[in-house]
Amino acid sequence: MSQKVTIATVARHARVSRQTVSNVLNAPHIVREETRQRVQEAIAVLGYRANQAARQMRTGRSRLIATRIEPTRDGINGSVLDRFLHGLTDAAATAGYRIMLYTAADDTAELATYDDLLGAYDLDGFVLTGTDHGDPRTVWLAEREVPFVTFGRPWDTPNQHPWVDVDGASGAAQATNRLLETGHRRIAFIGWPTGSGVGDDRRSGWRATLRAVGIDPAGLDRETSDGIVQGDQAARSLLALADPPTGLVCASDSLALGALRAVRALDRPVAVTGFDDTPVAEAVGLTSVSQPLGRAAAGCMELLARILDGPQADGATQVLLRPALVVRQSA
Amino acid sequence: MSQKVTIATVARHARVSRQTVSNVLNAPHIVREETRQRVQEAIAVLGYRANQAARQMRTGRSRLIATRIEPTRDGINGSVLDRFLHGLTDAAATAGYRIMLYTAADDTAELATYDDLLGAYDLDGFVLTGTDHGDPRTVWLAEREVPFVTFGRPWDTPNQHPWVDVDGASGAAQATNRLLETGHRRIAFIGWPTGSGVGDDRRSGWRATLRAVGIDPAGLDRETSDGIVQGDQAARSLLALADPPTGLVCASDSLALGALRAVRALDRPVAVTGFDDTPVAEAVGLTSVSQPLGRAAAGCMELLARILDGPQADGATQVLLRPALVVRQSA
DNA sequence: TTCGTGAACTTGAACGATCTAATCCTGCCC
DNA sequence: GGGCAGGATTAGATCGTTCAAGTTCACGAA
Repeated sequence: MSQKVTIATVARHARVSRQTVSNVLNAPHIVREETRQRVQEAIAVLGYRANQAARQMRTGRSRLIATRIEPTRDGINGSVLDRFLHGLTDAAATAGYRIMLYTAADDTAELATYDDLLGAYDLDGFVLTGTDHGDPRTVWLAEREVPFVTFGRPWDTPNQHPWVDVDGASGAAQATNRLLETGHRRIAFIGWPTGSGVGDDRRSGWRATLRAVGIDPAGLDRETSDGIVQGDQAARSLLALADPPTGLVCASDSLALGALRAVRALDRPVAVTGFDDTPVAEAVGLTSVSQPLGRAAAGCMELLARILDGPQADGATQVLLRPALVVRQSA
Repeated sequence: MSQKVTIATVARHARVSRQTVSNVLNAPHIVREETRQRVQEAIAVLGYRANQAARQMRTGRSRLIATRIEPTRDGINGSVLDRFLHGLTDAAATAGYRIMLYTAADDTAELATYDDLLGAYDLDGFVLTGTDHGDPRTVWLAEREVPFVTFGRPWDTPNQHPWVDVDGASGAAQATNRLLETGHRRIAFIGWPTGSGVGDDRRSGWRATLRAVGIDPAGLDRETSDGIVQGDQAARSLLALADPPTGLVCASDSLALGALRAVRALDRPVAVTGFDDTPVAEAVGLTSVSQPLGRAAAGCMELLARILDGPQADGATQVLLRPALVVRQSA
């Protein structure tokens, strides 16, 4: 079995000092071309790979980024974050970083975990998902000047940290417009209770789109917690109206799935759209708003890398992506 | 802002040497009780946390475990591995390890990634998922004596590495038995082409169960690649038989979903069961075999921790878990 | 008394990289 | 030919921890 290859091995082989090898890796421009090539060759021949632990101890940088993996609440919506995670891992690898996972039962536990991870592993930064009003995590991290990016806008805090988000209002507007274009005039919305940033954003897209074409959305709005059963009930209450809607825009695929169930009991056709384009939507033929999760992940990584790799703060630090409507049989 | 707390800070504060602090952490039994308490107190007061990088450099152990995150092939079946990942992260944290993610386009790229990860991060071990016949990864890792556990049995290689798996034959048998108990006699199977370890395992459970009660499964077996459309087609071909089946046992929820679609076009009732109990199954009311993914993940972590933490090789190094049938409307 | 023994603790070196500061060239100008 | 600027390279210290090899001390046996 081959001996461990260190920077000293490479240096001996290339007949230079350790520092020159280090320079070839970290500051190639200050090394003479000829020397650089000789060192590169030695690195290739010996299969040298810089030891992260040693580098980290000296520089204080670990090239490790942490992100939380959610404990599968709703199986349907959970897949959104999973797909985001896939993209993030890819993007991180490309940028020379690795993703480390953690879980946390609640916000307090999460803050304790931050402390743990930062102390023990010298993490370079965090990617947070699912921010909401008054998120304690962003405050905690900002106070300690820990680099982080959120996937999701800060909904009320004035402090402007870098974030990437998908325009939920635009998504809901696209869904509403689709229904308008296919002839619907009575279009209802089934969403979450007022107060959640993401939910309010989506609702506003539906409302604004209707108002823009002179339709009054009053009475066609339902607020309920997420879930298939809840979507079913909300849809039934809407369909039982004297002048029932012919189209239902839903804030999630779970709600939409419930709505579809309610609609199926009827003899008249009612169009339904969901949100997030989860596998379930594809499976049952539900028209849904698809989030560009790969691009969102790449965006998060890019913003974070910009903070970490360069002190220059140029370019936008807030990115709002536009989702796309995937049209299927349901609308 | 507080200064960085190192082992030396703690040592000064507790009026002992660095090494004694180190001993309190790593070998408490050789430190006098009184001293131990004084050091523990100093650790608590100062909020000291051992620096992993420094520890790793000296010991060569990183307390980091790598696992691959799949590039979302089928959105439906992909969720199985995601749920496993959630469990693994939890189990690892409990055992004092952290999970690091990587992706790989194909097997060759994955081996290169191993090299990378081991060289740069001194990973302690790997958890592999989705093993198949002649898996090059297990051979590569075994050759280099890298600790690893697979979630999935080695299907042909004679080398006995530690693994955890879910008994697919038992799952298919449970599904088949459920149909037998509810009065069905003609029960077909829709699965993947012969040759995949997992697929063959599930098929064998169906076949054995039928044979055990004296039913000949001949002609009621379909082999197709995974997918909703494929499941639909396979089901149609079965339902068009002269003596068609009244129950369909499927090797995945995707296939089952397709089968449900084919069945819906009929006027007679046909029972359908899926496999993996994905969110889609719950959403559409599909009876499905549920894998104990949390326990599987915990099992993997336990086996790996046993290899890493103790040289003693006691206890089973192969764990086969029994899945459970979740009965819903479809069967 | 002297020595050996073992428990409790301390000291210096080492892990593998990077940082700082010093040294060696090389060419150019006066 | 000497001095000097500046690029290329090197030597030694350092990050925070653990390992190996001490030292100190109390106690009991020879």
